[in-house]
Amino acid sequence: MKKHNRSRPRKPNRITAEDVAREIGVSVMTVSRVLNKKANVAEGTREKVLHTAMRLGYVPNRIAQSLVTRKSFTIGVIVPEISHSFFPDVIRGIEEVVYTTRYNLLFIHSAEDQKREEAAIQTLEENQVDGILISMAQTVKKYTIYRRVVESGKHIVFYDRCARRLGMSCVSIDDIETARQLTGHLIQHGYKEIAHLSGSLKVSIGRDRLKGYQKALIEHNIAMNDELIVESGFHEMGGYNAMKVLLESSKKKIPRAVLAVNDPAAFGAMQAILDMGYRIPEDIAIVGFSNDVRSAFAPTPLTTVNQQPYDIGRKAAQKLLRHIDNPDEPVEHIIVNTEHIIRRSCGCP
Amino acid sequence: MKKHNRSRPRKPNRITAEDVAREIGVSVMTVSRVLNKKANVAEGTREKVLHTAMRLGYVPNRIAQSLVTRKSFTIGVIVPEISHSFFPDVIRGIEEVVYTTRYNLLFIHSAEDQKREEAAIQTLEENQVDGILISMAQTVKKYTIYRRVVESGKHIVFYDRCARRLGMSCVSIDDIETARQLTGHLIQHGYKEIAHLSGSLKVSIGRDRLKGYQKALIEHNIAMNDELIVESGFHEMGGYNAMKVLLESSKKKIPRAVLAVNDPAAFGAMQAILDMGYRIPEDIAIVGFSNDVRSAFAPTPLTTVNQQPYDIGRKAAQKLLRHIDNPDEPVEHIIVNTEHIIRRSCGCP
DNA sequence: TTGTACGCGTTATCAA
DNA sequence: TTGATAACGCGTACAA
Repeated sequence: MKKHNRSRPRKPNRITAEDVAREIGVSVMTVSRVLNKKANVAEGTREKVLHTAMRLGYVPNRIAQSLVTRKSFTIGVIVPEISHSFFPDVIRGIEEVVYTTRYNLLFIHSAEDQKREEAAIQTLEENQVDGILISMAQTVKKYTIYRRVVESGKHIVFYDRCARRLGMSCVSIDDIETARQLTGHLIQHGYKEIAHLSGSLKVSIGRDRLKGYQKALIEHNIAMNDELIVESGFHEMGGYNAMKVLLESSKKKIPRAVLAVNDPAAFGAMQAILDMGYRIPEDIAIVGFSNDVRSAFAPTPLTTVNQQPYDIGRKAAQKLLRHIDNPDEPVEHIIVNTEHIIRRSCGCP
Repeated sequence: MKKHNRSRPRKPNRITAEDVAREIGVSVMTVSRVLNKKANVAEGTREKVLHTAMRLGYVPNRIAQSLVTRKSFTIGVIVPEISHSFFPDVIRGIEEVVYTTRYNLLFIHSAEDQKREEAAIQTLEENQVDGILISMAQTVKKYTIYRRVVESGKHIVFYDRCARRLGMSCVSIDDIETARQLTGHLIQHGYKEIAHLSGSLKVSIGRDRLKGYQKALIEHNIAMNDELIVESGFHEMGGYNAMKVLLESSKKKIPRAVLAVNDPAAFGAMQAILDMGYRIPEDIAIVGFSNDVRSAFAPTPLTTVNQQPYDIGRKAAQKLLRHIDNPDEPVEHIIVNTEHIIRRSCGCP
């Protein structure tokens, strides 16, 4: 029997299962069986294989393995943003779950860009990932691409930013409910003129937090005043400008409290409040949303809400793995509880 | 001609190059050639292939591709920590470079654990990554595993935490030089009794920053006083305790300024200084290291240094890609410039 | 318990 | 310009 001819040189001289097999005069299959912990293999050969695999420094080639098993043991993660602490914490949660399994993480940053997100999804498909964890870029309008992926038999779990009415699992907080609770907290302080600095209403977060705000007012029979709702967007500058508008336009009556759509907007608003000579929370109370690292260090520490990014990551990863392992795993919208972080800016001592 | 028999059902019915080829009565090779933009293919067939590939929703299988080309177009990234802002920013830098190429990122978190780091490296090898970007876990002592990887023909570039004298490329700041400059800044304020809260001297960062501190003192002919060097470790609590030791032990003479090994240690120390009734910077000036997000919001804003994590990530990725593309790319220790962030804690106005 | 043949989806090689 | 064939390294199915 003529030995396999190794005429063509290989780039790095990687050890294959065949090398191990040849070394001890056994077939590749036996090596494969040992390394995959199949039962039907003699104890003696098992040890011999294990030993020489170790000695030769054999590293199984997952790529070849994936090709034949049609399973990559890889899950793709698409993240729209990495700068702030939220998504890194989500990633940490995902990692801690995935770490305990055989799966690996293919990581792509969409940078809040629909085009990049689409390219990312395509890349993940090309790499035959077993599932995808995705938080939508804010500019995304069309859901067709997600459908296409699912129809091709790939699992998707959304985290934080969900595409609704799409029949896919999703893990997020309940923005409406959380905004309702925060507003309720302000109302319990006795405040009645409560303003809302809303995010863009083109984004579900913006819409939902506004809804929660309105819901709380209605529940407490407080008359809605459209002048008290100003679109600030999600950043400091917008918060600053929106707050100025509030303080200047309604000269007769400034709001007694403010629900900002998130902490950055709240920071901007706080600056505007101070610049206009008002005190926080004595003249105007304010609460934020998202537990920005800076919120504890603001001149008046900001009351806000922790969105539990770590938990979101963990639960999303767990759900995806369950979808992969079990075709009958039900589609679910998992709500992660938020944690209110009460500081001085709302008027609490 | 009998159609290929698809008797065995395939999991998700993925479209392959063969499907595209059969559709227009051409060979798989032609399809392959078109999709790889090879020159020698008739314009007519090229268009037909491209068109039906699109129509059928063909997605090339990178795994099969990798198997035959022995190139995965994947680079592995090992990160020791994700909680603080430094590493996420590094990742962002890596991503922005890699995004412009065909490469993908396989991401693993070592959680500062040597065992996990070793497992991570093994996983990356199994997945046939073309190169590895790694920041060593702090507990790592043995470099043998890195050598093993390189000998197997895989490229490694270290970032931030480098294994020296190992003949591998590395991208980091110059800790000695930066600590020297920071200490020099304190000296220029006229301070003479300058203490150093050092990190663990088992870690190169700890050793180097101490060296830079000593270098600056020597350059300015300031006598070294071992009592002024206290090991605080890298966290708030250690900084607090170390500072207390400094303020209590040397009762006769408290230090006029402090170089903390990093910002968290500085925060702890600042608390201790305030608790003991001293003022910052009037009684004791202090500088940190690493530009923690909180540093701008401390009661006395902290003078510190930005380690340019984004730049580190970018340059590390660029260097690795060059190593991969060019076997003759020289091994290099690339120094990223730091940026001094002057605030009030050092005594500057 | 072990081995043989074959295929996973693609590219390299050589021939047509 | 195109196609047939043989890998790439491994697992599945079946035979020995």
